[in-house]
Amino acid sequence: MSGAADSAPPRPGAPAGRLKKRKDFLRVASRGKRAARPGLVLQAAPGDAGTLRIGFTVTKKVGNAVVRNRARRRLKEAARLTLPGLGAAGWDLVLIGRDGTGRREFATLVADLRGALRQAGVTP
RNA sequence: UCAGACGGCCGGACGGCCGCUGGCCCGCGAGCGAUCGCGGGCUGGAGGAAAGUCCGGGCUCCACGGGACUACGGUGCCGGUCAACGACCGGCGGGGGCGACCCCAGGGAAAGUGCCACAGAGAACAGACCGCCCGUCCGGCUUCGGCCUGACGGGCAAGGGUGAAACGGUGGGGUAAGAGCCCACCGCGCUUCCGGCAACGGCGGCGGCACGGCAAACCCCACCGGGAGCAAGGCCGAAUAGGGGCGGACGGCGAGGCGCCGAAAGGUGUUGUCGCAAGGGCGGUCCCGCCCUUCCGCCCGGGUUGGCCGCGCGAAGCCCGCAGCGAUGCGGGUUCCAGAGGAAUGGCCGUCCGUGCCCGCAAGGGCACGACAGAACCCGGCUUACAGGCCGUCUGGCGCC
RNA sequence: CGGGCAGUAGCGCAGCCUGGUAGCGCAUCAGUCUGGGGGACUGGGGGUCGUGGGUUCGAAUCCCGCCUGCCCGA
Repeated sequence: MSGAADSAPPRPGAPAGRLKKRKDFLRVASRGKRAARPGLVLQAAPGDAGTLRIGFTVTKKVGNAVVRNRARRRLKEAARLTLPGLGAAGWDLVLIGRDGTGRREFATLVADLRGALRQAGVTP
């Protein structure tokens, strides 16, 4: 699983991979810190040193497939615009979509993410 | 112009910046190499329902030699279309609407079984409560013709009443009162002839009410149906294995092999090589057929992180022409049009479009919102959801010429 | 991807197969017993039968479409 990361030097601060396995999500949920905002819920746990991995969860309660896709894509975009340069390497993050994720003003959603990262101790 | 019916179509448009993903190309690096990594450029990138998964196919694997019976499921007027269908088209029959049109699981009730509550006298080869009529008798009245109440005997089913449904309906004749008892029309059944490929329809004749309804009750008849599903299935790589051990029982018959005896016929021992038998399997049963297996007991022993193919040139889309009422078919031209895998198609901004609200006398401005909904192997249908809009044909009403 | 079950009163369930009356328990309301509570007894109220159609004279029940929830198998 780490073969690609070895031969591909990532951009500084950019996510190096996605969390894909159920057990990764369970580990972050059980051992990590939580920070909730109206637009999202963040779970963060220390992972492999030097790499930042991120996963997304949007459950069926949020809505149908269109609504869930939209929430996940907006979270991806917010993470893409926010995380580089924050020095979050070494963390595994899980972003969970909520009812407000799809409708919330995008700038506010980004602010939610920054605040959640601070609360969870990922960034100072 | 208003109301309505049907058919077809669109389902936000254009642009900028930053991203994601498939393909192609270029550069750099690694490697003997296939190739891999990074960077850059060009280009493709959700739907009419992608949805629900209700049918039908393609494709893939499994089973399969044939037949009979049975079970289960589905379909059900006729003809056509289609690769196929439970879909579609055109008819027929029935029902609804002033109409354009719409709706219908629409075979069989004289094969059998069953059900028809309540009400009602009677509910399936029925029945007489009120009633109508005739006769006899008792009583009363009498303008002596008769009338009335009641009882008994008999005839009737027209009228009232019950019901979803009352054993044909309406009218006339007829009669003591009645009755298909007779007649006309309607309905029903049978039928000659005619039209139609057919479902069926029409004219006529006969019968003379004899066959009530429910099969989306069981059922009968006809036709159709092998099972599973892309997590199908295949390849590569990794790993473990596809077994091992111990003990016991015997191998039911025949053939063959091998050993021994014998000149030979043969005998004898051994052996799971072959056949039969036995056991098991081939949805259920049966027949033939095929396949598998020495048997029993105990003990020990696994693995599944990944990559690639399948995976998009197809019953394909678009534009014409011809045939057909139409579904559709045929011919010509043209286009290549998503391929992810915790799963790409996004974020932000501007102009326009539409809708709503607010400010304003107005010009205009501001704010918010953008229907239903996201490909997961593919295709043909069905069903369901859906803001707003466009085009065409037709019907009814009103007004005008 | 494939298969199955359920939806009936505030809650938990019958009734459906074999069509005509929706019933049981708890809860709730009123009354009686008690000084009051608890409890017991008596009586009462309450249901678009998930939804939209169809078949039938008549549908919770039979048939079809849809919605919601749950459970299996791969």
